Amino acid sequence: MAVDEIERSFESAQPADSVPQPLEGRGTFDERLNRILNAATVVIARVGYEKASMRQVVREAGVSLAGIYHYFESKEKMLFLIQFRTFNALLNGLREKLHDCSDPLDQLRVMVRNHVGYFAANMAALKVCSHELDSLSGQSYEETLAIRRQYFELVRGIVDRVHEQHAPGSSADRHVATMSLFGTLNWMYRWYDPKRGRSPTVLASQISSQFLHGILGAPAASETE
Amino acid sequence: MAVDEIERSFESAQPADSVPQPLEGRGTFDERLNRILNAATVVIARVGYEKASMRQVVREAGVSLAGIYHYFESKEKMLFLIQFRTFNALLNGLREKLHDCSDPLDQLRVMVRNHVGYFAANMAALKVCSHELDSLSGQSYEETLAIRRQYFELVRGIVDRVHEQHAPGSSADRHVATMSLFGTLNWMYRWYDPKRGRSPTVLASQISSQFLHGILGAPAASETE
DNA sequence: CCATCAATCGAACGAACGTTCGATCGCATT
DNA sequence: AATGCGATCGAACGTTCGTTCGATTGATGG
Repeated sequence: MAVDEIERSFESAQPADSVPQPLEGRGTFDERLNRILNAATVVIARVGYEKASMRQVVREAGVSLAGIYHYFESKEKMLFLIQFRTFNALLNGLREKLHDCSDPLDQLRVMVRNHVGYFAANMAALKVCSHELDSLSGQSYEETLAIRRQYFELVRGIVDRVHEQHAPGSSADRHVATMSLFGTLNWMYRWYDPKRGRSPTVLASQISSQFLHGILGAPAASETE
Repeated sequence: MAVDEIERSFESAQPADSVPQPLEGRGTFDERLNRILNAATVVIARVGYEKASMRQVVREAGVSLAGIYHYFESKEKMLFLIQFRTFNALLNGLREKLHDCSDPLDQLRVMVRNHVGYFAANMAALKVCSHELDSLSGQSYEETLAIRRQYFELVRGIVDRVHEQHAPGSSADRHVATMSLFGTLNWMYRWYDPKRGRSPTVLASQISSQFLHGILGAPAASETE
């Protein structure tokens, strides 16, 4: 048993004909798993993955040190579950919202708003996803890398279409622009506090505006110095 | 003894009237210290500060485990020396280059070029400075924070003057713009390899151009949505 | 009423870590 | 030749870590 818990995130492991009321101590298996993962996310976001000890996590989660190993087989799988779920939620949320708009400019605004909004709602989880990108190894690393690549290609495609349809002769470099955008978004956890300052919606529109002017405002001629 | 080695970075600790030829095994004290710090920088950049063990560092540096403690008193002071020297070099290099130009636009281009150029020349050190910002504590943390703040205020001032002198009515947010710029620069270590791809000078001009268009291209009226 | 099984826990294990201790080596001054 | 000292090292110490073991609990199904 390893990774298959992810797919049954919204259904208990008990047979379907049994009574669905809570049978165990506090909630279903998945509810308790979520509670543990949330506690782990907070601890890892606070002190970093390597420095975060399983003893800190179980103290925050309210379970015993040995008891936590009934929910995942190792500390690394715990981090994998956190990153896998967060990246998937971010990616799937963006895909849904992109169905409603086809203009590349709108798509880019939707992408930034989705990212900033998800950050504001799950700060610890997104910090763990931004800061612990190299903390996994082997199969777990490859699996999160695959999702990250999907997210990247999706955004990269939007940037490309913005460039082609709205500034076909611009001298702006689309790869540098995309990487700058990811830098801006992944660096947010260092300074942005949604509770103190502008709202996520306002920040998202500011970032979108500056980014779009950055690639659309570039002159077509060779003015590079 | 703790931090005073920093100030004598270009002068040996031996009295000035003694013969300046190498007396110890390999070079002067400061040369050997630099060699050890460079090895530590490479190891920390590769696996992260917490996961980097002193045994890995001494293997890379070619000294014994106990012998390294004659150059600093702890692992944390070792990281402090790396970050302190790197931040200082980055900040002092920028201050020097800013003496030659007074136009805010040129100043911003100089700042980006200085940062990208220093990154290309010292990738491991700048990665450690970007990724291990919270790995120090106490006095060491406060001391590096003070330099980081000076660097930030210097850049923030340039952005402010760009805004005031070249786009006085722009709706762009200067704080968000500054943070986006730092995000772009501090995220470079995740994707930019100067040996494969554009040169540091080209990348710097691309980043500068997109950033300046981003804040100068914003309309004066309230077009925020 | 008994057998089963998932869930939980206290206790412990082996490994790896940062750091220290005591000794040794080699140069520089007396 | 003797002395002092900075530099270096092998070996060890004490701590913390992730993980495992064995036992207990409590609800479930026959």
